[in-house]
Amino acid sequence: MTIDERKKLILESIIKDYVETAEPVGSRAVVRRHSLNISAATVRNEMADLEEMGYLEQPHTSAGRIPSQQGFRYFVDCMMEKENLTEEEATFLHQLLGERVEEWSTVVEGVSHFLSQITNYASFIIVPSVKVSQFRYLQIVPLREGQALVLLVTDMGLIMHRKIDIPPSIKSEDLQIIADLFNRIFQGRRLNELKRSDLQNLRDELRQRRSVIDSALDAIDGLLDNAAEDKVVISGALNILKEPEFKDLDKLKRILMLLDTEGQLRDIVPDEVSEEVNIRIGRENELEDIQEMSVVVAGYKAAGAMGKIGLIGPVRMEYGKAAGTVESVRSIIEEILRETFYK
Amino acid sequence: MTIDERKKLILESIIKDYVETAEPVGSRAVVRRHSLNISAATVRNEMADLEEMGYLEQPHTSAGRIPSQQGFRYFVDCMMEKENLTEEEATFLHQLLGERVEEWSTVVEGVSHFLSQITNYASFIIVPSVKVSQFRYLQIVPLREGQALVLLVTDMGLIMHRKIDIPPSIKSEDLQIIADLFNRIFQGRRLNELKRSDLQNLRDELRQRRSVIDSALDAIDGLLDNAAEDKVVISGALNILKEPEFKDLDKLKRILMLLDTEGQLRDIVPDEVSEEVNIRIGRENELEDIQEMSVVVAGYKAAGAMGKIGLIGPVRMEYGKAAGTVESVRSIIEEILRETFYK
DNA sequence: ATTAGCACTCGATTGAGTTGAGTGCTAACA
DNA sequence: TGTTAGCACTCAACTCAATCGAGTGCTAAT
Repeated sequence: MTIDERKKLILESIIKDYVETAEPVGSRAVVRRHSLNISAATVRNEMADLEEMGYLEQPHTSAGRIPSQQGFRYFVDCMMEKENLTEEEATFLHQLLGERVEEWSTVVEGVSHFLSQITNYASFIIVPSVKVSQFRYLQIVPLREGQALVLLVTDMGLIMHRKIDIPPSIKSEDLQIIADLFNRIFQGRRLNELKRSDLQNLRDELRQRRSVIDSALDAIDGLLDNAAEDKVVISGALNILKEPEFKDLDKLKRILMLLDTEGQLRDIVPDEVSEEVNIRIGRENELEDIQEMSVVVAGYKAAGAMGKIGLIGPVRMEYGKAAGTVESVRSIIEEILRETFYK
Repeated sequence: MTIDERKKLILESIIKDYVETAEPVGSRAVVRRHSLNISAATVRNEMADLEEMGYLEQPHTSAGRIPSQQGFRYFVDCMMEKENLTEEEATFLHQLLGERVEEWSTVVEGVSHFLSQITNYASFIIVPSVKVSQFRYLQIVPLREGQALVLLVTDMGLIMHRKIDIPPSIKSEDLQIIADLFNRIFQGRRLNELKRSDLQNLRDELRQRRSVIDSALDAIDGLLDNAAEDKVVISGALNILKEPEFKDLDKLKRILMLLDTEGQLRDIVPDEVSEEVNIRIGRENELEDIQEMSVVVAGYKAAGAMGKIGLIGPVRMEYGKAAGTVESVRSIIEEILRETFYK
């Protein structure tokens, strides 16, 4: 059996209504709400066909139909129209991002918050570990007697710092010399490829400053350890409280707990994503606990690695809005990253 | 009517059972579970008295009794024994805090997380705005052609930084001179009392560097704006999902939303707190929406201002454990702050 | 191929009946 | 006078049957 235009129209109507109301849709409702020129009985026949084909299902014999996950998949593949951000929304996001790009961590939170606000779904953003970015510049700043600050700047302009103890005998010029040494050797290298051994042979000529060099290396190690994992931010997890399908407290609890834990989110989001918006509907997800949820995700390029942003909502999701929003936000993020950091 | 020893014992039994089970407690249960040498009938008489005095209430005639909020208040005032952290827990927290005290923001999150884990209630920590701490030290570090980094260090050792643009003509020594100027003038002043005018008269002698001075001042303003509000961190808000009294989805929703919003939390927590553990039971709270919750809070001294830590849970709370834990954590935080920053 | 008509299905709602934990009161007792 | 056994009473919670109605599937007419 093939899916002709009329079937398509009916399927679309049902999906639209169901997304809006979360109630099974009956044949009369389809005719009435979308003022088709066919009778309810005809629609019933078509609906029976669509059910047989697997695009619809019936909660029970005397109820209307709801779209199956396969139905949503068909909708996403063949009928969905992406709804991008409006002009105002895009402008707003631009401003939000432009404001304080230096503080990348707050920007990230801002973006995630924005996404969940706009869509009313839970949103996430994953920022690749700083370890994949490059060493650009190191500086050691004297703080007070016996203390200095190691400043590490990456190619993306991210600044990390850590205090170290230094012998009181060390002078400001010594620190400069050591910093220059680091800069010469590590310039342009990936942070996760910095090796202590590269500094091994040189240290002899700087014997009396060895302890400072060691401290600085320790500090770098500490900083990288600290930022070893991809950073995960989740916003608006409580949005799922609004969805009528989760009136079951136990189910709700499980999902909320899942979304509350950064680590779990890493399992939810596909490992490999392209820049294309990718949609996983219900059981297409691997993790058992979210097989009643859909995940919309896109990758953004950041310093050679791939970050991810996306949404998590019920299978009964406004896919057009969700996909369009994620796509818009992704392209704005990339734009800002390009403008700000690679110039 | 006065509350004699036996009444006290009965009230305590009922509170204990009710805290554990969340079910109304009957007269038989009191006798059985606490093996008292009196009959259920006697207990019933005493319970009737306690109800008349306002310490107990009945959900309906044929149910057992539950402690009223006044009952809990009496318990907290006259019978509660604080359960402090165990040796192991305290050691663990010490280690957690000792590890990376430099990153005060992650420490804060760690503490909050710890509190909610240990107690199974929602926990919060409020860190006073950095504005009340003192200017200790400023440094301007050249980054690359036309860019520098303003580093601001507070008396608590907190380090803030922001990038500024500088004219290419400015040399490293110039930056040092400007930084020295800032240090001389602002040394020991409170950050929120730094005034641009203090630099006004001096600027003439540094005319060609005026733009850098202005940029640096802007950077400081930006940093302070950024950290203008007290920082609020909440952990374990989802713990209330476990409490049987919140099986009503609507109520649940309202409370979760409340706890999800930093701003709202500022309204929940009392404005003025002492270092003493303070307990607000149900309707003792001002905010309407949490009059079925209790708040346990203590203040900790940090750089002349008062930070706050505490717990939010149902009125049916393990007050002894909650108060003891908060008290222990507070004293450990203060200890660490003293050791690390004021030395 | 489409449609009107009608019997049928089944979740949701309503209401009556039953159960059982727990109370209050009374009278007997130490 | 305080304590206790006994008993009638209360009321939420549960069960079960009756009813309702939205929506279907099928059949026969167009």
